[in-house]
Amino acid sequence: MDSKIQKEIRDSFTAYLTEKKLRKTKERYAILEEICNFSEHFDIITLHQRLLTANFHVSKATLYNTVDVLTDAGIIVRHQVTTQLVQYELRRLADSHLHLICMKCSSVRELKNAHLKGLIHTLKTPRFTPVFHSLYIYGLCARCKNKQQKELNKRNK
Amino acid sequence: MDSKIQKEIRDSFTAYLTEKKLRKTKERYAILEEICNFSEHFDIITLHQRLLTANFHVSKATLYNTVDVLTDAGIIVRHQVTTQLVQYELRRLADSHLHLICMKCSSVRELKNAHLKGLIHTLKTPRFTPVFHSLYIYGLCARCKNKQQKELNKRNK
DNA sequence: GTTACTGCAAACGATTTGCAAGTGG
DNA sequence: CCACTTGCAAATCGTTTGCAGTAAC
Repeated sequence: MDSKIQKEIRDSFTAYLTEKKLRKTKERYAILEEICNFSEHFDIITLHQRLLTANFHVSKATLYNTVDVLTDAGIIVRHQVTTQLVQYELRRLADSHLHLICMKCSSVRELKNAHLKGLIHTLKTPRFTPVFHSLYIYGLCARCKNKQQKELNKRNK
Repeated sequence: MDSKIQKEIRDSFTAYLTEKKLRKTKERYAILEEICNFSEHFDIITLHQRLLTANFHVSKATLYNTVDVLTDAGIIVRHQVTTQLVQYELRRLADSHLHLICMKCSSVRELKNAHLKGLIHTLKTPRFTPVFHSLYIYGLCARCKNKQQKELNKRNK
């Protein structure tokens, strides 16, 4: 990630911690740093492994805590595609793309779309001040669609 | 729910079961029936209780199984707003509304919008066959926005 | 100093799984 | 009758929680 943007994000985190009178610990900043290295979704377990690999020891409990704080701060966004695992993403990344979720294999693909933001801003939301959005489109990925088609062909032989 | 619509849904379920060579058990139909009684989101535990109240005994395992089948059939839709509990909804209901989620108080409001479906259909999704979508807009509900404004006013006095 | 934060391990609880008994086709 | 379904209970595993030690302010 662009280091200028990363600094922006770090500064907004600092501002949030100050406003909420929360402590600025090295764990919190190290975790945010590592999160910025993901170019797409991540989950707690992967984040934990990456931090260990980077030789930074943090407990899972702290990760869960920090990720909650970052979510409250509006810096990351929570995605729950499967029952098993919560995924997160930098809100900055999430803003301009939508998520294509395969109903068969649960794979998630991100799709950038320049019009999306504009489209959604045309929606009227009375008595509600929108900040950001997430659009999930469920369906079949090319691979599963293919598989399904082959099965149908087989059956009709 | 309109009994005509309910019949439509039941018939589409039957068609699905036939096509997939799955069995048409009384449990499956009783569960679908009960699901139709919800006017909004529901979860497995509430569904279980309602069925027991209606004097229909089913195990949780069967509920989980059936709900998966119904999801595959495209009759219900899975929502995962909180970490704790998966929620479901009839797709028929979900199709034309979006979810306004307050970042302060976590309240969820459903908002019907006639344009939404059309807007989202204009999006191109290469190598992906869309089936349905969910749009979540995060922001501040009127109440929390108000509270925030009052605090700001107080601070600037 | 005070008290929020961290780390560890144990607890939790929704969902999943294994298997014997039941029943649709 | 075959094998898909159900019910029950046990297992699973991501997440949460309690508490003692540590460090931010």
